[in-house]
Amino acid sequence: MPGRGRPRTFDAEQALAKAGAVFWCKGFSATSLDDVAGAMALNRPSIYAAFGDKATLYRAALAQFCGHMRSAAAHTLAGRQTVRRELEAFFRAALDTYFADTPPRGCMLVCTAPAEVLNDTSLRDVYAAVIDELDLLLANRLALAVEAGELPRQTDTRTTAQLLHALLQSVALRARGGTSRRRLSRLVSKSLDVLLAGPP
Amino acid sequence: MPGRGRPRTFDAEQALAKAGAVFWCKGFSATSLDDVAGAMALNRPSIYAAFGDKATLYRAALAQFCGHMRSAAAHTLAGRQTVRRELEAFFRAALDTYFADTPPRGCMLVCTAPAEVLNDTSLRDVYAAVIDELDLLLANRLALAVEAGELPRQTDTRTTAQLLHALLQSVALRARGGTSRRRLSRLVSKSLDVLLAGPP
DNA sequence: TGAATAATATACTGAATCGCATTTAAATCA
DNA sequence: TGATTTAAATGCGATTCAGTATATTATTCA
Repeated sequence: MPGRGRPRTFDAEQALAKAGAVFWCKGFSATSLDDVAGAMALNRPSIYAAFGDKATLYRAALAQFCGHMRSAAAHTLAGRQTVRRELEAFFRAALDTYFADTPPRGCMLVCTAPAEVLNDTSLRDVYAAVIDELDLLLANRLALAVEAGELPRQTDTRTTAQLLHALLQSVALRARGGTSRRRLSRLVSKSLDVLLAGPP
Repeated sequence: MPGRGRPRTFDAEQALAKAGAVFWCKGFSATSLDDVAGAMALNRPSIYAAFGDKATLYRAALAQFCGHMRSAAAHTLAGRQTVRRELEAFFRAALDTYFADTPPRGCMLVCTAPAEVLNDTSLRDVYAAVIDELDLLLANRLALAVEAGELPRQTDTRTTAQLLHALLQSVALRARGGTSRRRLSRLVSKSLDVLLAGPP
């Protein structure tokens, strides 16, 4: 459906990703609309028409990022393999994202949103919601593993899920600080050894 | 030693703390020098004379914050009680800081520095160094616990230390997102159950 | 008491910022 | 083809920002 007037010369999804890349690198407040307009190869009025103001654009880009992470998580934790293997794939996918660019930017949510959540209550709401969502996803996957006999029955799945989530956040923070992918990969592996250790 | 000319009307440590409070709340880039000047009850030229430019001031305030956390960590993890009790005190002290103001601001380092580390390499260096420092401190305390027979000999102290650190970071991120202190306190307690569980 | 020193206060500059008003261009519908 | 609709480009206007130059005030040393 082509619509009525002059057609767009850009793809909204792609343009949003370009904008997100800048926010991801520099953070929200340190990024100017000229920065993002340059990256999007758009003029500022086009940005306003398509996405609204700067804060709205940032939230949209962040939502897109979270959407990608969500689908990656759902895909890797589908329950088709052992928990251990699936969690390894889950963290591997996260590291792929955190190290996708040079220098590594870590997680857009963990590394750029916290600085702003106290200035933007609607951002705080989505921030908190995404955290809860991943807690739940991980806890459900662990519960499945308990059912399958992969983990001891007395496993505290909720707490272990939150520890796995904490590990993910820490990996994001460390990646942004310059820790190598190799080291973080080892950290993940050894942490899974600790957190998934059943009684011998 | 009183010095030669007109004496200062403010205490540098206190003024720095005032500046830090603003950066802690709003983040570096969203904070203007007028904001901090207002909070410090100083004029901008006085800030420049005493602390240098905005980025230098932020790093100084962050260093002061890290100094407080460092001394709290050293004090609570001195090795005079059981690991469990000391870690509880350690996390309690952290929560005291994270919830010291309303709304809770979490950790200044974890919640405001990551957004900026890619824009300021000297900030990135201290950021990475502080992370390493706490990893080491926790690992040493765990090693002591192993020596004391409080933890199994085969405990992976380095990895467990990094998981405790990850828990601390996660608590900071969650506090800033609005999770209550009560919930975070429970999360810490249950996480310690998991991470310090010896074989029955 | 007067010169020297250091901190504070005022005011300024030049640049960067956001958001929009207006114009120009490209498409569809009648 | 002409009217209408939507997008793109240009440019502006008001504000904010960081950093500094200048003037004023307070203290110490001779």
